[in-house]
Amino acid sequence: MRGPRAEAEPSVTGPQLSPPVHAETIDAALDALRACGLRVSAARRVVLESLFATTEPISAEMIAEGNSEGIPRSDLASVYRNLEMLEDVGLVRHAHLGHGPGLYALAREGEPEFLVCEACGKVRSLSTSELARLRKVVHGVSGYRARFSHFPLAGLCPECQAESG
Amino acid sequence: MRGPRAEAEPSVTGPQLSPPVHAETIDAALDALRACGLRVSAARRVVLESLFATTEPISAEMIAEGNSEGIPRSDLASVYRNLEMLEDVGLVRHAHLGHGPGLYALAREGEPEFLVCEACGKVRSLSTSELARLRKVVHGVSGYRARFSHFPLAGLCPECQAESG
DNA sequence: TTCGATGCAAATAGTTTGCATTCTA
DNA sequence: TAGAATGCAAACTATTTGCATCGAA
Repeated sequence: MRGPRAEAEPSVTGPQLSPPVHAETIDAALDALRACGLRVSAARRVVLESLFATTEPISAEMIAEGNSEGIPRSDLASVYRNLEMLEDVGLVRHAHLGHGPGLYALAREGEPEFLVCEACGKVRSLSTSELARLRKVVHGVSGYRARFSHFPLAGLCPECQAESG
Repeated sequence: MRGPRAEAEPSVTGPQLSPPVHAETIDAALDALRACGLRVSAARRVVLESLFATTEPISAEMIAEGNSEGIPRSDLASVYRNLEMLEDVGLVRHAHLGHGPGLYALAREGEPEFLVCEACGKVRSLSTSELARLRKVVHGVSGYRARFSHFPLAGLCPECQAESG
């Protein structure tokens, strides 16, 4: 019987050990890719366009579908490959905010970290000061540097607490 | 474009709204099932035996495989069905401690809640006092009642912090 | 002109569902 | 003996991989 499967994730999802690459614009992101010796292709541009076009984390499938505002559909396997590569570089990150596909977003300075309600599914992001306080206590209690960006901080939101008595 | 998929999970994984049913022994668990109007079958006994036989959360597949100490193999689909039912009743819970299958465990009084390192994958459980402090701060900061049993509290453990500088 | 990236197809992992059969209550 | 639960097969979702072709540098 194998032990429980909480295996170390590849650098893809783990904390960025090399200085993270962030970008404010698509062109800056593409430049960052070139700087890493990676090529700029139409498919990569499209993935970045989708990510820059939304403020919410989106799934690989949503990216592959394209949208009516001019972002063309693309191949799902390539989308996954490109998301992985972008995550390796540090431009993108993903989170698991519930059951369902992983959700991807641009990695920005002060990346949002999530608080999700397990009853109603509502997701909100933690403010910098909330985060700072939580991280401090987690560190004090356990020595860990907490991160709520890949796995959210989960619990019962105030409304659902009220409902469940 | 659908919104992000952080949908409310079914009662299965959400916090138990009706008083949770816990059991110290397999027979007590089976009695609890009968008390809920559910039937006791060989397949259900086997799922419970596997769960009672380990202290670590295990996957549905591990249960279905059986083991050399007399727990017979069983049908994976039935294992999933029974785990879901046991979770509905409150006897069992599951967690996502990394990429990979969900891991199931008996729901006990003061159920373990998890702290996982995203770099090395190590999982440890939080002590009652650690939990109490964390929950209090989370509640103060956000109003949420935190739970680290379904999604673990994730971060960088002290050793990996040292390594990554 | 080379090798990295693409797009299609097929494989894989985890989980769920349909349905005829079996067995508990 | 009614209907709940099983076991097998097939479907499904999320993701990965193989490979011939294409295109950026």
